[in-house]
Amino acid sequence: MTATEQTWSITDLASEYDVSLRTIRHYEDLGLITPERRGTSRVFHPRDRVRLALVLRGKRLGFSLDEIATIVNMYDAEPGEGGQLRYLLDQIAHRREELEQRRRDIEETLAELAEVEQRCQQDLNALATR
Amino acid sequence: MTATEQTWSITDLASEYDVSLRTIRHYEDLGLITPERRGTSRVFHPRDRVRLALVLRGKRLGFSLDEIATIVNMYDAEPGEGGQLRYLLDQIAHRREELEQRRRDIEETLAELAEVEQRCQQDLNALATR
DNA sequence: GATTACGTTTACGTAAACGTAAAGCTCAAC
DNA sequence: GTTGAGCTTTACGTTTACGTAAACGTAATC
Repeated sequence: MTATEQTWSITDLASEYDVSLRTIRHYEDLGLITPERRGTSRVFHPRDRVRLALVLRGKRLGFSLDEIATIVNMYDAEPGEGGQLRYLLDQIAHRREELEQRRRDIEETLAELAEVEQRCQQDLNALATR
Repeated sequence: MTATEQTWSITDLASEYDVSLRTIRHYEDLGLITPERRGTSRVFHPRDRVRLALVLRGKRLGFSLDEIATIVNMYDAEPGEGGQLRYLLDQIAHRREELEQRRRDIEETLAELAEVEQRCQQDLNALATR
């Protein structure tokens, strides 16, 4: 017995993820999400909700919506033939490198922020014990 | 004896970091770097070069140039008075949280890419051993 | 049956981050 | 002395990612 699938309205998702209705419609225009239509209104299924989350995560990582499209589309790619598969594997390797570069960037930035923080604390202490 | 400080032309830095001259000039317009002027030409000092690298790193992390400005300006903030220092510490805490969120995003994405990769490899093997 | 809440499409507007001419300066080389 | 390499400024153009306004549909509520 699979539980009856939950659905969401556009306002539901917008408020849950704190984005505008316009943003969600924009993502639909770009084909990033494909909600069902019930009459004229959009009905969002779990798949759409997951995709929206993936898009927003991609945005936080500084990817363009165009790049995000290729990334999320990798997630539910059909098995396909050999060339397709090798292309996908290539894409994955590429994205992995980008992400690992970003991770290094983050580590470095965090380390530097820690330094600045120390200096601040020292300056603050110097002011207090004067 | 401090070694005579090295300097760079705009083309030097542009080709080293693989950005356009326009981009560098744009960053100067925004006050992100402040090269010396020798006659009418720009002369870049180590400080400018470091700043450029910081800006580009910030960009890879998906920060806007505006946010990057506040970040890199924290790095060489003058000691200042108590309020200033506490404000800076607050900013640091804020940026740290953002960066840690991004790091989590990266870990998750890498994990998912690994899954997709596995599926691809399996499909590829299935094709090969048929 | 008018209001209110919630949704829709169409379409122009906008901010950010540069791209891209156009026009000119400067200095060394031929 | 003019040609070319490298630099400059000014200013309009472009792309991305939505914002925003206008005008309208639908369905429950008062």
